[in-house]
Amino acid sequence: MCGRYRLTTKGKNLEQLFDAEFDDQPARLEGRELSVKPRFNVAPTDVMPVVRIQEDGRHHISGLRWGLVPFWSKDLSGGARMINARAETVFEKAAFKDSLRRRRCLVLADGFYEWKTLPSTTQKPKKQPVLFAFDDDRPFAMAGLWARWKGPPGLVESFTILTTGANELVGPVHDRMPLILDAADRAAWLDPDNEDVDLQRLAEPRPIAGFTLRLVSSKVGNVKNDDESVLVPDAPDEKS
DNA sequence: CCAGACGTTGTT
DNA sequence: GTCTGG
DNA sequence: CCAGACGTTGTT
DNA sequence: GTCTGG
Repeated sequence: MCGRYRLTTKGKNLEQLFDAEFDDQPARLEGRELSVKPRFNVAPTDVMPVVRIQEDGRHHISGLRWGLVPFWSKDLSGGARMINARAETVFEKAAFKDSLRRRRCLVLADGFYEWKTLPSTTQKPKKQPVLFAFDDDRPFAMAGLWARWKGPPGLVESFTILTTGANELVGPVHDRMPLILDAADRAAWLDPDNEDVDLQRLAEPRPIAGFTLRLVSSKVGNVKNDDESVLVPDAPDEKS
């Protein structure tokens, strides 16, 4: 699955690479705002950049809250629960139906984390966090859905990340991974008038050229640790 | 028909 | 164990 | 996803 | 809004 990711690429580069412009007025949702700093540990409920087609027909990058809050939600409390949607079944789910039809988006990232559960003789199983990213750390687009919810306390736009079966690289660590879209598939995914999105094809697990795996620090488990130190792997023989 | 939920993951 | 918050 | 809390009453 | 369960 994808419950934590990284976005350290500068805004200007994102605009260039995804042919989209940031909104003039950054969103402020629930007291949080779109951060301009490099993010090494993005967590659910964070406000992050997402590419959408806006009313003017152009691609825009806006700050949305991670964790889908459908427009019919009574409050924001469920907002941290719908952080992912399974590509295989998203068509069948009432909670996603509306967003899937006309509100698809791209979630920008330059890495995602997965935790490998290691066998343990003692009590709790150990978790080894792993970063998956391109070897040159260039950003990529994950398939997402978004929704608009009206408060009180105000307007909240939010998103969820589609997941699919792990490919050959991710499989040994975890059985799920985010659905990453090739550049060639992005425009069709974003187009709300495109009613022929072949999700089955897009979700087919396949290798991604240049993608690699790196062991990282267990510090990444705590959302408070949001700096480059989370990339430093734990010492090999640390206590047992 | 109405009422009530609407999600994913992992672990046992 | 299970729910909430980030 | 992981980490951290998980409760009520009354008093300051 | 839309689906499921009763």
